[in-house]
Amino acid sequence: MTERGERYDPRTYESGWRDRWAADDLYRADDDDPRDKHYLLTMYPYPSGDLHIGHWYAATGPDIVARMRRMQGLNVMFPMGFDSFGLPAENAAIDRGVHPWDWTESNVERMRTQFRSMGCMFDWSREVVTSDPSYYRWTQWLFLQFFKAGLAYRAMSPVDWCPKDQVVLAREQVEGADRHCWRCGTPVIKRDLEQWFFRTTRYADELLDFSRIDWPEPIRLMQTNWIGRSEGAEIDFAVEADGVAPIRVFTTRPDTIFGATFMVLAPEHPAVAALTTDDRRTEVEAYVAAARRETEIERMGTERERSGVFISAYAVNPMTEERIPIWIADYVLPTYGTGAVMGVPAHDERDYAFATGYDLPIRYVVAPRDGTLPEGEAFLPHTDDEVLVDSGDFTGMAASDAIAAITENLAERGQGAAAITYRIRDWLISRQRYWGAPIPIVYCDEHGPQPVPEDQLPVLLPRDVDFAPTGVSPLQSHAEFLNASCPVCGKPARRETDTMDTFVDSSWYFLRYCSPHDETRAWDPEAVIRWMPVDLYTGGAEHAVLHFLYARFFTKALRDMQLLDFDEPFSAVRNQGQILGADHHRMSKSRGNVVNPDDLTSRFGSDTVRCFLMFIGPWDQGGPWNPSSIEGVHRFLGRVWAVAQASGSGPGSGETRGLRQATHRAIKEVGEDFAQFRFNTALSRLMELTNALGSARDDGLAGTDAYAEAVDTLLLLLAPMAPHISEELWSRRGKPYSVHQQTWPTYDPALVVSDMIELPVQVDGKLRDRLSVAPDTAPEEIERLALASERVQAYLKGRAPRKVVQIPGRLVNIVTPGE
RNA sequence: GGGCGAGUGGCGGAACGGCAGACGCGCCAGCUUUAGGAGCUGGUGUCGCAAGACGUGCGAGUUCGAAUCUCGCCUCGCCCA
Repeated sequence: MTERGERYDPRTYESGWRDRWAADDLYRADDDDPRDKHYLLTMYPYPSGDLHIGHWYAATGPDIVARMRRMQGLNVMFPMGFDSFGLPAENAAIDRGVHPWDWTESNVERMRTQFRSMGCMFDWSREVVTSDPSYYRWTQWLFLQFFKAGLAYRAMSPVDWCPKDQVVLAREQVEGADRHCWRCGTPVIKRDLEQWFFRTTRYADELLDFSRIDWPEPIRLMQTNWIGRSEGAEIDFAVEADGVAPIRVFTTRPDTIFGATFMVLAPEHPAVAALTTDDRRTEVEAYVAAARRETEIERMGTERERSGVFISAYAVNPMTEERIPIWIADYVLPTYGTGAVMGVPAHDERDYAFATGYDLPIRYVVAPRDGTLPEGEAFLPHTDDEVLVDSGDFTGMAASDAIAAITENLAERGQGAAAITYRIRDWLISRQRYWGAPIPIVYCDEHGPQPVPEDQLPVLLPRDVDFAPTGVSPLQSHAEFLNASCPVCGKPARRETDTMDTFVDSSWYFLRYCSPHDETRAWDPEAVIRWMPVDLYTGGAEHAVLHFLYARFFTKALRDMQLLDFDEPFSAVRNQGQILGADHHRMSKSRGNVVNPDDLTSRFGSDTVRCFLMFIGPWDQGGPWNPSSIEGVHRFLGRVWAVAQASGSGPGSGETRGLRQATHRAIKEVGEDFAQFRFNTALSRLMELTNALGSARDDGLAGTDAYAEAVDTLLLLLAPMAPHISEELWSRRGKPYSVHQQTWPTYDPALVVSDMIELPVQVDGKLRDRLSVAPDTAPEEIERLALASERVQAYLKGRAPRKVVQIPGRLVNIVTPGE
């Protein structure tokens, strides 16, 4: 066997190459580069303190693609930054007395170092840090643009409030079915506060359109469901009470209105107090109080017992002119539609359960054409093959036509109109927190809320605040911050102390990457034209709804303000799966199942960790952490090390066509796999090529041109996934620096097809024999050979085949006449 | 409750209408090494001495042919309620 050089020991060279790449600015994306741009983005992390293995997993995939695209001749921008505002920094301040600024800064510093050890081609010259005043100044500026455009407004809204800590809780800080505070366990209550909103609902319809973007189907579905568009009608029901306006209901089924035998209001409905008669008041108020404590999830569950209270008032069905009782029930939510529904028990499951529970009449008004109605349950199907029954003038009309006809009839009488409702709410961006971008508004007694003039931005977060958990934002007790002057009259005014949701920061960071150092504006329009939209965005599917939706909303809103000239921020999106702990649970410090990549890197080197992560399985699938096969991947790189440095004694001779075919097949398949994020199968192909090289070396071919071609190709194909070893071996082979600046190899189609193929021969679909033929053998010849096979003849037993199926190049199947 | 997705060797997975189990882990045998938890070679779905039979969660269907498509069921995961 050939002599072996020194053992593969990545520790001796990996960091050296990284230093050199950094010193050479190898990965800087140049604005003036004439080649086609390619903007590849992966979600920036929250700087929690330590990079964990999930960050490596998430970043390595797009890094591979970025590197390949660069070798394929594109001008690739692959930036990285930090989503550095947010609650954990503030909690660290409360718990450990570390200032959020210091905590964040040291975490960012630490994670930057860890990121660099991965050997990713991030262009660090474009780094953004959202908690830096040079960034949040522009977040505030954007808020002002939204304000001016009428897309930011203030309104009262209920928030979750912990009465013990005297603090507003974010939705995820309310835990358990009993809705208790995550810190102290006290049951939370709802409290109404003035809050700032972004008018996302204005873009609801446009946000439903995914026709021009290449996004994963599950994400499009989740966003569509989240937006929750439903078409129907709003219908006014007069009530029998003096001075009470008619109650408006929303329904998707106006065709069933003749079956509305009662009305249900959400317990929170504003008309409840006025309609309730005195004798029912105590009972009603108790029910309302109980309902307000429940979660929407509990209230919407279809399993639960239906409960409600008759409030002793009546409404009039505008079609039948019948008097129908008004109930309140917790299954009607105040936030959906109008907070009131017409009860049509015959055609709605929830109404049916409610009506049977309280002995309310059930009247079927839609029936299949054949007239068969179910017994003991609601009739739900909503097909074209149904007609109205027992519906006055509309009896006999197709149900699908009745929706429009009845809506129109109501509209003519001023009692209804076609309407569309959405599940999506406007985006509540106020956070009663310190560590976020201050909302740039001051409140004047005379002039109300006024925007901070743009030339006074940024509204800086003061550093010297008290983080003792007093229950209010530290900004509220900071006199200097609080006291401002009105931009209109100059009189003393009070500054807004709420800060913005961190999703605001992340709704535009991809724009800032285009011109991160511009101190005069949020972005340089030319740079944005140059780079946007993002060609490919990768990240976790857990942000499928919120972050992705908000970023799309921002883009569309800014387009309408003439600040951008495109409709969608991310042309294509790919999601990676999640790496779980070995215990199959989400990695978290509290569970103690977090895998620290630093330990692995120091043992195996960065290349092995990168390759291993990509080899686990499909990248979009993730899975539980199981490092048992990392040794195998390390051994693979060891074999690469050996075969790339094998030397033959003189120009070996022998058959090299097989090796050349293996080489060119690898070029084809690795390139295709990388482009489709199939890193696990790409690595398999690289292993196969390496194994082929090992055999060729053992056959004495190490000195041949084919061997050299195969090694060079292997290093080029491996470079995106294992950037260090490829650079080291490339250099040792005396090739010009850097392997990462080489051109991606192309394959010779003639070498991708085999000279002889093994053609499976089936009899009645079962494999019975194989033929070895040239790929261009005529079908007649193949059939003749197949029928001549002894094994086939044994099954044919002298009979003629009933049929012979041939799939060119794939197989031949002989169908026997049967018994 | 609804929607979406997934169930393949001892394990991660590959194939996604055409040779099931590529590639790797583990395991077994051998070689090599002063030694090895290092390296190399070969074997490894199950049953069977073999010929062969069986085999992709379960059951049906479509097809010359199904892990792959369709329907029903079971289990798990995610999202929504």
